Amino acid sequence: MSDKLAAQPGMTGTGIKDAAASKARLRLWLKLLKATKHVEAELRENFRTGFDTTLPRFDVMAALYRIEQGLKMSELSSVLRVSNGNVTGIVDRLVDDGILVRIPVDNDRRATTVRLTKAGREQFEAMAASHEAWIDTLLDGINVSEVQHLSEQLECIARKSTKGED
Amino acid sequence: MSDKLAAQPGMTGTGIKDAAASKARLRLWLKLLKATKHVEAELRENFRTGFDTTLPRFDVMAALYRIEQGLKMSELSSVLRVSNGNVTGIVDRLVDDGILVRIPVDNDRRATTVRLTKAGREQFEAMAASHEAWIDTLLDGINVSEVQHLSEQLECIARKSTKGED
DNA sequence: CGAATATATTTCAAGCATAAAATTTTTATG
DNA sequence: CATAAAAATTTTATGCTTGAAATATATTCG
Repeated sequence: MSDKLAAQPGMTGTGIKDAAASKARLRLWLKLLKATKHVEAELRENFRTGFDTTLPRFDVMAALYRIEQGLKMSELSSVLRVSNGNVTGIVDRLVDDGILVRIPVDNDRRATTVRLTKAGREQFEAMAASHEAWIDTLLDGINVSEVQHLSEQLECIARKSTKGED
Repeated sequence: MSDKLAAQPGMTGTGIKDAAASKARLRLWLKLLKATKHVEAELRENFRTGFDTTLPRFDVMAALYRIEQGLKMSELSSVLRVSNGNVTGIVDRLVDDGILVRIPVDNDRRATTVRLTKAGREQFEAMAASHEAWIDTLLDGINVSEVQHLSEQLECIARKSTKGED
């Protein structure tokens, strides 16, 4: 399987598709996916054994930790980029566990605000510290001086998704 | 928020943790996750509207396409890095749809081999072509000359997961 | 006002994913 | 050979995820 297809004159710089570049991007995507899944699997295991919780629960808590006054359900699903129904289920369980409270919104009986409880804030702080340490270990193969460069490449991929105020 | 915490003499090169590097890795991880989720969401939508199928089904078919003689259930879950029970469910549905067949293994009545049908192979070929084109579009923000470099960084992250033959 | 439309959320059905328990068959060993 | 241990797979319980339908409330405008 030769990789030389791209070398033909008259193809580079035109709108014509480059088969070798396409294969290279495909391989890159598979690696990106593999690296991400690996880290996610480790994090899931760590959250499970260390805190008896899950990554999606942590994500919800992280979003709410920064916004002390809480977020409406729709804002939460928008920030986390998951469906409304998904957030409903995760929030239900977190409320059952005393980590979140639902607060009615004045002048709009359709909406609810969701906020971390004191216990929820404390639990999050402990988990966030561990989370950062886990990431630090899992990504320690990456040269820190490369981080900026790598970040920019990744921004290019995600750029169409949002205005990215992350 | 200053990024200068790492610049203190006596900390670099020691076993002492570097807080700024840790934060940088955390931000990098969040970007990696965002980029991956974005591409995955686009692919899911494309598979759904274009072929009325899903990414996990495609993954199973892709693994089996390369191995014409088929794979045992346990080999499949090992290659795809998902649980045995997960593979059972996906394979069940693919068999129902005539895409896969289960074949008994000689001399071991515990095991089953799973193989693509002719229809399955044909469907996969069509989907794989579209898949590659979708990836090409989704990753076109990445300079192809960067691909090799980026790949190496990603290998560093996933390195502990397996001997990595893809 | 009242009907149509829009918005916020939940419910539902289906599928994906895991970990742990159960089942079936094979292999090892006393 | 019989029983114990190991291996391959399925089943079960639980939770995440989506898209679509349903519900409830708000808003618009004729």
